[in-house]
Amino acid sequence: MANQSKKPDVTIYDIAEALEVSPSTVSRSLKEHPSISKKTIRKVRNQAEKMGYRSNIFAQNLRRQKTNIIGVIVPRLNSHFMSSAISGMERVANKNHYKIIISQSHETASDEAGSVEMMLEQRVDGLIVSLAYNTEDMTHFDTVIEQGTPLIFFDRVAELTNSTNVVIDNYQAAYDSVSHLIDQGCSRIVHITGNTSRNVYSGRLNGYRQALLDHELSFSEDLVFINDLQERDGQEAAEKILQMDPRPDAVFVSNDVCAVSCMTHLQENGIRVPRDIAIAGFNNDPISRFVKPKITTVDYDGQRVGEVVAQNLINHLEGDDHISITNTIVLNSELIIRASSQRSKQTK
Amino acid sequence: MANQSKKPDVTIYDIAEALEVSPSTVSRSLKEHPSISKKTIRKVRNQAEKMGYRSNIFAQNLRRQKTNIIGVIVPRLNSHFMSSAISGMERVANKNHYKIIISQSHETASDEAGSVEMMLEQRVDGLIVSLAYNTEDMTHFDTVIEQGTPLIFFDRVAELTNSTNVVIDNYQAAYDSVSHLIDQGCSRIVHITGNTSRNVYSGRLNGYRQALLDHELSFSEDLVFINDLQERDGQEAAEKILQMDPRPDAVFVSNDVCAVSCMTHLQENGIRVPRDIAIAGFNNDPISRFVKPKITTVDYDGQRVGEVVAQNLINHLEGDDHISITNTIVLNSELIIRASSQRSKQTK
DNA sequence: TTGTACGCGTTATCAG
DNA sequence: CTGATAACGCGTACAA
Repeated sequence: MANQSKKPDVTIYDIAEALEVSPSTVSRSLKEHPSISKKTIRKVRNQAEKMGYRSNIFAQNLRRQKTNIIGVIVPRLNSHFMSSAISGMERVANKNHYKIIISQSHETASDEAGSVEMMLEQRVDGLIVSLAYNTEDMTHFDTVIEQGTPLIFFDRVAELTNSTNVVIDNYQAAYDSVSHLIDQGCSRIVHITGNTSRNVYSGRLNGYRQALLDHELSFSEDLVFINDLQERDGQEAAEKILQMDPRPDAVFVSNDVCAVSCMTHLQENGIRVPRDIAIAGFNNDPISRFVKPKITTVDYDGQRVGEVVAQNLINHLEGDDHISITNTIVLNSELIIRASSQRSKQTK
Repeated sequence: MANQSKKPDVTIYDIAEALEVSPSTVSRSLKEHPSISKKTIRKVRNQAEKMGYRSNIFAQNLRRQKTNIIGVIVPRLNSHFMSSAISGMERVANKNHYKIIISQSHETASDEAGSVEMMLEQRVDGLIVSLAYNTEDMTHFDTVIEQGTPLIFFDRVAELTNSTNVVIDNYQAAYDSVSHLIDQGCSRIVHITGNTSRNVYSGRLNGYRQALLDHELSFSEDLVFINDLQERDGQEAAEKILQMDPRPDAVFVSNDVCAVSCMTHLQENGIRVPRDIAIAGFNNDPISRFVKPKITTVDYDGQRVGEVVAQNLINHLEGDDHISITNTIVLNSELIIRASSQRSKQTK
């Protein structure tokens, strides 16, 4: 039946009554307050156990003005990077007795604003955010800041005062990838990436451009494809590439799913990888290791990012450190060279 | 600085004072109670807006004995199936003004028990669980049931009274897969699967066995590999297969990641797929489409499972239906035949 | 239509 | 070492 009623909860008053002591004594015993005798503590705990007592967390929250809940807002959950990041956060949070409450912005600014509002209503102790694809206006974070709720961005970050960013050096990672491709003899390199309002994509685009310039190759807008980096976008990009003349000899893609999809489609049309076109992706998604050839990528460890973000926020909340909340933390990322980009040197 | 203080929150008392009305009037106005004049309602809402009022959710929870929070406990977050399932739950929950709080059991029974305890402390309105790999003892769910908190399992379910299960027909799915392999001329079929204490794996094992028997092939324990279905397990299984004599001519694996890893390793050792060995996986993970050959699999749509689970729980919570909580919901799954198992018929 | 007063379960303060 | 009491912010019976 739908309307089975919940059992009424046991409170500290019930325990107090059963033991003929005061509620305060019970409260203190339960948290091992130093000024309570071991004997009383034991007695109370036993009774609590016996009666199936469970502390009421709202009442606690109400009194302490703290929830031990961390809010997490991400564009979408089901990418390898994001689910790993969340896994990392959950791990650290759990270890520190924090809970995690999750919301997706579905890559849209309006849902993101709604999620922020919801998180504030939940009175989360802190907020972790990775921005939606098209968020331009950042005013929905104003209340968070004004209100004094610590705010940390990761991956797709905002440049706000009073918030911390956790990122990798996207510029350098892209620079290294593209330089590697050039080293392999590639000179006409397509770059597939996302909305350049997002730091991650603008950073990579800049790295791409600078690597070209530093190697005396010219930069052309025509070789830069901006899309959503989804599976279908990789296919469409492949179509475009097949029709280009002269044909590019390398593709540097901002994520592995799109890179793999693009590569597969090229191969289905007779292109040999890496001989005709070399491929490099981004993220070190497991998928990059299972395709043939395996694709060169940038190791961007979501689990670790998540752990660092969560630990940082918690340190801040616990006042364990004196690090300002206005800060940027840059994690390492590493170029992983695999077969998709390795070929015998050619004369240019 | 770490100790920047949060702004004190605006309460209904503050609004009441500013407007010179009583707190109850404010409370009622805010929720459009019918017995309040439109004028007052407008006045109050404006003032609330102006003062940046935000209802205190603990106080509400404390009064209403309800949190609008759904607890979700899963073995791990970072598999495609799980993150999709959670994405689906989040979507439905959000639409119905529920929040989702997530915890991982990391595939161990003890963490699972801890998570359950944590969820009860949070006073979640309902609990969604997919069991850890090795959970045998189910007593940590007793309190949940006694307490009257609705409990729904999905994928890896428990056979408890007073809880709902959302599953697919694992037996039938496996039966169909294996029958297909047999149709393709395979007769010596290895099955790689997980702990058969879990319904999903025992169901698939039974389907595998029955398909063999129904096609007059013998069942042998030697062809069944039980492991954790991770990437490395696929490799190890491949090693074993390479050393078997006579060599199997097909492998039916209980998940795609393991299937792909096994196939790749076989290929690296000169086995041709599907000619020498046919492969079938499970889940329709994106990875199954990107490898070569693409692998035959069972479409098991995590997003949809998540949506159904969450919707069901919410219906129950809202009393919108009269469906008993003791129930099993079986969703469709579909065999997807791809190149990894398709070969010209051979004489047996 | 609005106001009063109390309780939800805890914890902190102050007194003994 | 222990007890009484007052909040925390909101909702709701009951009164007016």
